[in-house]
Amino acid sequence: MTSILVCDDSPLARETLRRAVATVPGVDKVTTANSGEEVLRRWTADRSDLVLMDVRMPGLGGVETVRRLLSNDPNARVIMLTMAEDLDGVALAVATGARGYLHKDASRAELRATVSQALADPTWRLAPRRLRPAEIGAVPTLTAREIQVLEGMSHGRSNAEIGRDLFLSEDTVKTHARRLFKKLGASDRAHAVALGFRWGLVR
Amino acid sequence: MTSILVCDDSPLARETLRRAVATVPGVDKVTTANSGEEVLRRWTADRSDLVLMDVRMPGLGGVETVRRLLSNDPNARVIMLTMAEDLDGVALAVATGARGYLHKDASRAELRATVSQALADPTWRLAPRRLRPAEIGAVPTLTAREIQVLEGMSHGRSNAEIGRDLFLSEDTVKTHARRLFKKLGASDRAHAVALGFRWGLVR
DNA sequence: GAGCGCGTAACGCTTTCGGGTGAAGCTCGT
DNA sequence: ACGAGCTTCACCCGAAAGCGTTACGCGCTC
Repeated sequence: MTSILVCDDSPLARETLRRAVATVPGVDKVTTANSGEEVLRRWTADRSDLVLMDVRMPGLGGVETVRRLLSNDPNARVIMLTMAEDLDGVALAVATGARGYLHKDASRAELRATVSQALADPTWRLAPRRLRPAEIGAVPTLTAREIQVLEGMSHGRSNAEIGRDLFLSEDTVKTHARRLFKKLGASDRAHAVALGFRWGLVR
Repeated sequence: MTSILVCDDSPLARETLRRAVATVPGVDKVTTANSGEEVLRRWTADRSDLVLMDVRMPGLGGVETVRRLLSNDPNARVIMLTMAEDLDGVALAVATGARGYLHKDASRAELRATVSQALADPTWRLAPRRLRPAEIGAVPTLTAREIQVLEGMSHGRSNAEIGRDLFLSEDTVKTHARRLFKKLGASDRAHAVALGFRWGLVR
């Protein structure tokens, strides 16, 4: 009895992936989840042999979900799904413990091949890209305020403007900015915004 | 004879969309393209009644493709496809002349409903979000140098560092920065990076 | 109850950015 | 041959950003 769990916030993508992996030989059951939270909630009762997880999702991102999933169940096998070449997120996830990754622009054949390979060989791993030391283990978890400030930056608002938007003093915004820079390992706001996009923290 | 053209750089998404729209009543033929360039190349010989166009694609983005397509054939009907809430790109495309947009996290039913509606009523349009004047008509086409500078910004490099990377003086980098800000309508480098990500100019 | 992370705020200080302007050479296309 | 656009560089200047630091209240945890 081999089961696969597909986690993606988009119904269309979810359905597509469900159909695609359902045709892989040996797969008996495919379930779906629309968020990282749902995966974690259902995992204890309803664990699967393999998880296909979208990198960018609202709420818990794919990366953070994998991290939490593996801290609960180190044996869980996860393959990340990425749309563009947001290799930062993928590399991070693979470093966190995902077994590999798939670009969503992979063909159906590639998808099926990777899935069947991962199922056949429990130790299978896709060699991740070499990571810079700063990236390894750096799992950015921003607070709500920090994300609001980051979003403000991504809309071209100055610290003073963000302060007015959120009813904060400019100095407070600067404090949040400094903290989120440290968490993300960003050297300035432009870098922070870029990392925010790459890691699915903002859109 | 009603034909639909699906344009998306991802084979998987393309296939999914092809299958989904093929089931819409009245649709006789569905063709696909993997880039904006291909759509433009084939349009004169092989025009379709409706185009589903992905917003973010490498090379020509969806927005620029729509602009060029409509300047060739003002009667072309295009629906934009967006994955997240990158409404900036969608709103821009709708302002440029696309008939409407669909989130990729729409259900199959929604997709089919929108397509059949667009086919049934040639004048159908989805009311776009109110646009800021700066957005209307602002189609960002950056030069190679400007993109290099933008990429540098997205990696947290200062103007001086970008200059060292590209063997330019800091003042020259500033000039490129100023020009790309103007083109993008960005208020600062963080905003420019965000728009670069939303419009698929950087990753 | 001491410590930690978060939210809020402030002050001083240095660096960087962004805008304005001018200017030269280059390659296009018309 | 001319203009338009790209690339390169320079100078000035005010406005932000970013950093270090301090501080106080709050809730949570060990």
